[in-house]
Amino acid sequence: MDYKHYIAQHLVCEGISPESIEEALTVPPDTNMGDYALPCFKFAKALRKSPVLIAEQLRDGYVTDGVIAEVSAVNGYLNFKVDRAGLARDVLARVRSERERYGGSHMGEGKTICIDYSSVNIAKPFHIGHLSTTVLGGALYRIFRFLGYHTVGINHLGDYGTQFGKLIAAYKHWGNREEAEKGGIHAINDLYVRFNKEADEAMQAEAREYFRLIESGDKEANELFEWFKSLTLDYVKKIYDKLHVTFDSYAGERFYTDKMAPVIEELREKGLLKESNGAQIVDLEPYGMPPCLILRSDGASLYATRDLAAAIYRKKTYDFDKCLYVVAYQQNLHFRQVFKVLELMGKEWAKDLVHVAYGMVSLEDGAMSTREGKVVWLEEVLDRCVEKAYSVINEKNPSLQNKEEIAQTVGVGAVIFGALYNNKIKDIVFSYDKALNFDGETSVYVQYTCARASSVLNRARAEGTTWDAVQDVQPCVQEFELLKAIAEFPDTVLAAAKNYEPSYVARYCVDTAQKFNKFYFDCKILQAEDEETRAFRLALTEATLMTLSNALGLLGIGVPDQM
RNA sequence: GCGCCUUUAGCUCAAUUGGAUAGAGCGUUGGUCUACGGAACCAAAGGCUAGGGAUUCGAGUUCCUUAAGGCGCACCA
Repeated sequence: MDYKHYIAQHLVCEGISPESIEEALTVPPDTNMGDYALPCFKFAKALRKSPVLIAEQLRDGYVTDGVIAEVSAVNGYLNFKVDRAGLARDVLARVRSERERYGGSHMGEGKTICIDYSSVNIAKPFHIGHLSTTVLGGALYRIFRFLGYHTVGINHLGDYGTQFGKLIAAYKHWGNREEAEKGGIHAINDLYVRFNKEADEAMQAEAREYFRLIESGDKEANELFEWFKSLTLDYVKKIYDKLHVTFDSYAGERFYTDKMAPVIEELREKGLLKESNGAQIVDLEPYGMPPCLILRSDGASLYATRDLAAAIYRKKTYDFDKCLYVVAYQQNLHFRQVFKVLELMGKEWAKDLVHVAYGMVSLEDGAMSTREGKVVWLEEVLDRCVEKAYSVINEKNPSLQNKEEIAQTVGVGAVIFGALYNNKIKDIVFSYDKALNFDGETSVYVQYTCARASSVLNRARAEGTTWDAVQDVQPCVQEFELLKAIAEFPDTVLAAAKNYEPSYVARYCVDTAQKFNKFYFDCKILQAEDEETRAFRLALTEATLMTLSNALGLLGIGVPDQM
């Protein structure tokens, strides 16, 4: 039941359209006031009446029914109370029939959305700074898919640049196959760090030459590069599996090597390309931005050149309705420039490109620095959180089966949830103290709530109880609050998608879990007063579990039925 | 210097996008329930929403301005 829509359709008011009423409907700050409210102030001018009078007249004209039970006018607000039994019937039936699909929709059917996220660099291990893009992108991927969109996850690999020449030079000097295979990506990264520390001019020249060899298709250089690449992908895929993140394409920067020339040609034809200090640029001064560099003075392409080619390729290949770039806000200007250049090229779809910018991660003693060894590796964070989860389980629930598996779900979930709980634009100062704290507003709290709910349901099932049909039950306050929260879930998912903000879903989880815990504390479920109430509460418990499990699932977090 | 972002309780953050008395968690203090899982629940204390102006019936939210912090400003990605 869409109450806002229902109210708008049933409220007769001359001179004001149902659409603008639906638009204006809000939720009062306090449940005692009502469940929905229409502030009448903005209609005062058009109707030439005081808001107070408008509200009173609308109240008098509204006929209550089995959906809206009560209407009142208070200081220019028109407040509506829904019929609680009706809400209960409606919500429980809907969750019961939609189950794993509850909260989703078909609004995106036939539409494609590309999401560029995580985008690992070859030969660089994952550190805590890579977590945001990975879990944000993964959550958006699932949220849009839940809304019926065809989603394309793109890992725009950082596999192009002079650093790979350096890496090969370093490997040739100091590395060998055996050590690299044993030490994996960290061993390779060490070589790169060492190069940056120790390389002299001769080695720098060598590095440039190796980069040229990669570009010109030299067999040995490319074999080495491909080997580094496969080591990197093997390594990151393990992390992606843990985080429940998947990709449909690994087309990285190198993929666009042969796709830039036509773009440059098109820029030239359209008269957008200008020479400046020997480089080829697109002048963006009229738009208040520095020029966008297309070709260096030595003729080499740049980051922006490849992003232009990539955007055009993606439009041609996927015909997206939206293409998201989940990249930190450091690159605000870069994306504004690239999007503007595409617009100037006459790509009307440039408006569908969205930079989903998020805040930066630093450590308590300042910015991360690989060279100074001030780095927090993501694997280590995951491992330590899983260990912590394991030890808590051992303490609280030592007889539990498959403790390792549950510790994995709980520990990894806490890492993901921590990265998604706040608005994405906020900077994050990482600390192990916070990461390892499972108290309060965390996924662990939500998972614990689910485990409680599962436990009740399992007991009821063991007794052979069923709770199919929901009768006319008047919910108490706790039940009603919980029902409203469950009913809100589809809107929450929509808002999260619209604002590219998975934190809405994470907040929703905690909020709903709190409401369940209040209900659980105050209302006996298995020992309810009568059979009808018992069935109703079981159905409510089941609906809560289903909803929370769908919500956590969107974030990539699992729900154990015991912990 | 210019541009963008951030600033809300001691700390970390919310606030349905302009609506009614600004809410959570952590921490502090005090309580609850013969436990359907205490990894729970309740309460108290804590606020001139960084400062100042403006718009509006109404501003944490919009605009201007000041301050503090972050990020970015041509051949890295």
